[in-house]
This record gives sequence, structure tokens and C-alpha cells, in this order.
Amino acid sequence: MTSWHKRVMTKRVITSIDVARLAGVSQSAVSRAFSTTASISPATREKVFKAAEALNYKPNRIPSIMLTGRSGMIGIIVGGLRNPLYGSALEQLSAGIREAGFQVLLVQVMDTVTLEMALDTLAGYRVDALITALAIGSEDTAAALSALNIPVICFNSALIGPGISSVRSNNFDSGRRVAALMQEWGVERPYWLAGPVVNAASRARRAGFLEGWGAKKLSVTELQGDDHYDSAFSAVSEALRAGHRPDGLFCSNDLMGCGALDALKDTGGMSCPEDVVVVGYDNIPQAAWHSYQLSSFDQRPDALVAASLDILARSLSAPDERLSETHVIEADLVLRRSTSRTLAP
Amino acid sequence: MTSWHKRVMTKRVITSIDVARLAGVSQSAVSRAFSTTASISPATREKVFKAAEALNYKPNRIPSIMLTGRSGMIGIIVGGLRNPLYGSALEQLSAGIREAGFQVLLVQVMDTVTLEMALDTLAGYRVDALITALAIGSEDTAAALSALNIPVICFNSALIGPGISSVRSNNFDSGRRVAALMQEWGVERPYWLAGPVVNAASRARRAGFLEGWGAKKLSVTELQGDDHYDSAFSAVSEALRAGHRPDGLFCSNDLMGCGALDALKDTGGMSCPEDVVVVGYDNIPQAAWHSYQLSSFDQRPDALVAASLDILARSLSAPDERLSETHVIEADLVLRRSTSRTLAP
DNA sequence: CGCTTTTCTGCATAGCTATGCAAGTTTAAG
DNA sequence: CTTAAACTTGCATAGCTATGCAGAAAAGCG
Repeated sequence: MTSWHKRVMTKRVITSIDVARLAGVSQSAVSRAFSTTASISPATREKVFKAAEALNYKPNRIPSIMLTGRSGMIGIIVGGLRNPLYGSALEQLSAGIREAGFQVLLVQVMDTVTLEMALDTLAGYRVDALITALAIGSEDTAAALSALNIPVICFNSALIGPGISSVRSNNFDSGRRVAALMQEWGVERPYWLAGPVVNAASRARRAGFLEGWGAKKLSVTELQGDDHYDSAFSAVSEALRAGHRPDGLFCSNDLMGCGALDALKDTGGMSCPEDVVVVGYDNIPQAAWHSYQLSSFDQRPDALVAASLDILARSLSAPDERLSETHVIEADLVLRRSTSRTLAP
Repeated sequence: MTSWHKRVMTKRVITSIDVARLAGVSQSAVSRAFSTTASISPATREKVFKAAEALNYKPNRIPSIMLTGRSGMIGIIVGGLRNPLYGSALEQLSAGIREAGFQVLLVQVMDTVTLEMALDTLAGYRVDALITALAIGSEDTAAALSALNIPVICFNSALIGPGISSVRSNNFDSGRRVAALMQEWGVERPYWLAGPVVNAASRARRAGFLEGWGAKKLSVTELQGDDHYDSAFSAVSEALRAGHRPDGLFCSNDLMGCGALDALKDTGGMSCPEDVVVVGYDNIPQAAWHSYQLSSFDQRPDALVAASLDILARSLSAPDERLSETHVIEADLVLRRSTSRTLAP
């Protein structure tokens, strides 16, 4: 690790005292001029603004953090941004946070170790709250999050603990729903294409799907992928070459769904939806692209985001409450060509 | 704008003084125990760590920002994360920044107004440097960035000014190269599918492409989109319905390239590469997906990121230099099915 | 053991703003 | 014009850590 830090104070920075001097007022006046709540005469404010402009003064938020103990920063922990769903979720979250006058301290995390380090860092910067958009999460993680003593919101994941809230879609029900629909469509060889086992949402979708088929006494064949297109393409291609012939395939997410569709078509020479129906999850833009037209569950990221921001707002206005809520947003199944099949004969 | 801020100090937070008291040492000892450079005996450090653990103390970075004038935060300004290229670039940038011991203060910006506000905010938080990944950028913007008096790095865009460096791919040359290749492939009706006019990179690609064809005295037909799939699909579909029959299409980016491919196939009934060759830009994962196989320029995001981080490191270690460099990374043209055509007859 | 050198520790302070308080000033009311 | 009320301003201070300095302790050396 390179160390770019320097201890020496090199550049002299303009302070409110400089502005006060130039404007011929006290430092407090400068502070009040930039405050929305304080009382100050328009004339003084004008003088201050003019001096500030001349000196290119920007109010320094750091000392106020020390005074109030609130940084105005919300930590966001993400695991990766390659899935467009997370990109767009981060986009919306940060927009809402900014709207509310807060900033985003972004941390990217690869594993549990870096997560622990990240938490220390975030605590050091005194973030006012924390939003995690991580698939991974154990009891240890939950405990570490709770220990931060700030509101924590799990976006699209579920952890339990004091001060920890979570917002997610009803993965289990969605899985069961796919099973039911496939049964109506006459599917007899159902397949499940899994994401990484650490992914709790993926596990829940699988569980629902399996239960839905369990009622019919039909067992589901499971394929394993890693949340991305390539692994899905490989896994399905390999299965097809091994003689598998699914007539219904539920994929852990849309990136995998697209990979599966391509494999079914190119490797297996199968046509969709005639030979096989496919359902994904997330309803990313690519699912709607003409070459795929993949049916998918829309997790309604805006609803997820809105719920998260709502919890955030309430948590911040009542810091002693240690809110611990769970919001489950029902996912919308968007039907497209990949399942456009009439009912079973 | 809702105001979640509270002025009252509610939660008592553990300070280094608390730890010092419990450990039976001075506050300075605690500070030194958590510092890597200071000199402290192993015994004392041990005592401090034990006490810190017991009290769940996390060193507070805020006062140190006041003392040193350095926040350890790098501001990153993005315009949107829907294009996977930016998601993955942000991912890599933030990883590198974290690696170097810095944090990421993320700001999302929609227009020039929010940009101005964002700059004030970032200045207030005393970010040590700034990386912008914005397509937009005028002279005013450049001046505002320069006025921050911190190193600024334009990622994938080019602004000029003291203290402003930029890293981008050779958009103009790439455009010219596509023109030359299309000429070898026998293209006679070249089309350009543009991104938003504010996008400087898109304009440069266009300019190169036009110049390349200008030499042949062949004029390029231009279509207008907005950087995303849907607009590309619409624009191309409309053109096809209006009787256009391109035999070579260069698209401002891959999202648009995919939209164009689908329109050519579904709306125009054309086959690619037989009837028309298509080239995109960015080499996002989707360009490699089997249903598209879109030839594209790989901007080599890792090289862009590495160059950015290199400039960042040097800027931070020599804050008085006001570095102002321009790095142009040559994009790799990745040829796929969408241009797999033998030379012109 | 006496000396120098090195290592360790505590004291005191700087860093910059927001705010309670009191004093001063303007406005409103009678 | 007097008095009360509202508003404005400056003073002084708190908030928490890192670090220069000096003194103390330990280590090294002859």
C-alpha cells in the first residue's frame, strides 16, 4: 500500500475568519450568513457573501461535524456494480440521499475481511447511517453492523439485529409463483439455475421454486452459476451437451437468464418459448431487449429505494429508537416472449 | 427538501480520553497506539487496544482532518451508472482508491446546476482530489473545477485548466479507423448513430468517422440517439421505415449498438454482417453476448483507471505542482460477428 | 556504575466553526 | 416620546485528535 498522505500543511486555506476580516464583521456573522436557520440582517449577509466570493471561500463542514457529531454522510457498501440492477439502485439511492441534504461515502467490499475494515473506516468518518447492498451476510456481520450504533439498512438482503432494517423483494413467493405458472404451462422438466450459494436472495428464490414443485412431486434439476452471463451460458451449455432437455428454466437473475437463453438457442438448438420457457429476476434493461425478451420479476427498485429512504429518514430523526424493520416489496412478474405460451393442452 | 439533521448531541460517543482513562495512560498514548508512525512501547499499545476493544472505540478521523487539512477522501462525480462501462469503471476506481488508503465520496450529477452545488459540497468536505466521469463539460465547468485548488482528473473526458488532468481513449482516431475498415469491407452507405450532443467523446468519434469518409468524398448519414438502447432502436427503426438502407453503421456506444442491431434485424429484416456491418464503442459485456456479437472498441477501462490512479498518486504527493496532464489510451478494436466480413470484392 | 543515546510518555495546544449568552440596535406599540 | 419587544451582533467556548516539546525511563557502552 502506497502512502500518499502528507502531514505538512502546505496550502493555506481560506477560513471564515479571513472572510470576516475582509467583510469587517465577526467570524460568527460569517457562520450565520451561510446558515439557513440563524438570524442575520440582509445587509450583513450581503457583505459576507461578497467577501466570500472575492476570497473564493467555501464553508468548511469538518468542524461542524465535530460540534454536532453528525457528518451528513451516509455510508453505502456495495459488493459490485456489474449487475445493472445495482448500478441503477445506487444511482437512485444516492439521488435520494443528496435530495435530503446528505452525502454518500461509497465503499466497495469483496469479502468479509474487507467488510470489517470498511466498517471501522466508516465509523471513523462518523457516517450518520449505513446502507448495505450486499448479498453476503452472516450473524457475525450483523453483530458488527449493530455495534456501529448507527441506523443500518440492508438493501435487497436480510440481516437481523438491533438498529438493522431490511428492504427486499419477496423472493420465496416469486419462486413459488414461477413453479405454479410453469405447471400451468405444462412444464414437466423444471430446472433451476442458481447464483452463488452465498447469495441469500438466490437461495430464497430457489427454496420457493423447489417448494412449488414439491407439491407436484416433481423434482427440480439444479445448475450452478455465479451471477453472471458467462457462467450461465457455460452451465446450461454443458447440461445440454450432457443430454439434459429442460422445458422450464428459472434463473437466479437476468444476466444469467440471458446467458441461458443464448445457450439454449445456440448450443442446444432449442427454441424459446416453444421448447422451453425461461424466467429471470431483476428485470434489468437487457431482459427487455428484442433479442432476449426475457420474462422477469421486476423488483421495483424505485419502491425498494423509496422504502429504504423512508426508513433512513425516520431513523435519522429518532436516533435513539434503534429502528429494526423489515419491508418486503412484492416483485412484479413481467411476462415477455420467453414465456409467451398458452396454457397446457 | 426534508431536513433530517439534528443539532442536539444525543448519543455519547466513546473518545480517546475514555480509552486513556480505562487503560491508565494519557490521551496521546491512545492516539499513538492507533498511529502507524508514532513511537510507542508494545506494552502500552497492548493496554490501549484492550481498553479500546472493551469500550468499542473507533478512532475518529474528523479531528485529524482539521489538523492536517487532508480528509483522505476523493470525490467522484458521475453522471449516471446505467451504462455498464461506468459501473465497472467506478468499481475499479474505488477499489484502487481504497487500496491507497483513501475513501470515495460519491456525487451524482444530472446537470450543470447540480454540478455547481456538488462542487461546493465537495469543497466543504475538503476532499483531497476529484475525479469526474462526466460526459458534459464546458469552459465554465473547467474554471469551477480549477477554482477548487485540488487535483482534478477527468475520466473519459477532456477539460483544460490548471490542476486538471484528463484520461481518455483516442476517440477521434477510432472513428477514423472505423471509416477506413468499412471502406475495405466495401461499405458504400455509411451511417453514424450519435449520442447526446453534449457528449464530447461521442462528438470526437463522429468527427473522426466523418473525416475518414470525407477523404473518399462519401457523406455519412447521421442518426440521433441518447446513449441508450431504446433511443437507438427507435432511431434506426424509423430510418429503416423511411427507406434508409445502411450497409455500415458506427454507433456512439455499445448500448446503442445493441439497439441498432435489433432494429436492423427485427424492423428492417436485414442480416448482419451480410447486409450491414455494425461497430460500437466501450466493449461492454453485452457486446460479447451471443445474440449480438457486436464489434466494439475496448477502451481498456483498467488502463484508464490505472492512468487515473497514477496521476492521482503523483498529484497528491506533490500538491503544489498543479499537475495538468493528458493521457490518451488507445482503444482496442475487438472484431466480432457484426463485422466478420471478408474484404470488399 | 556513570555516561550517552535512544525510546517512551505526558502536557499543552492547534485546527475552524456553530451556538448560548449578553449586550447592543432597531422596530413596534402605546 | 417612552417602553417593550424583536432582532442582530460579537464574545467566548466546545468539540477530539495529532504532534512538538521536554522530561523520564530504558538501553547501550566502556
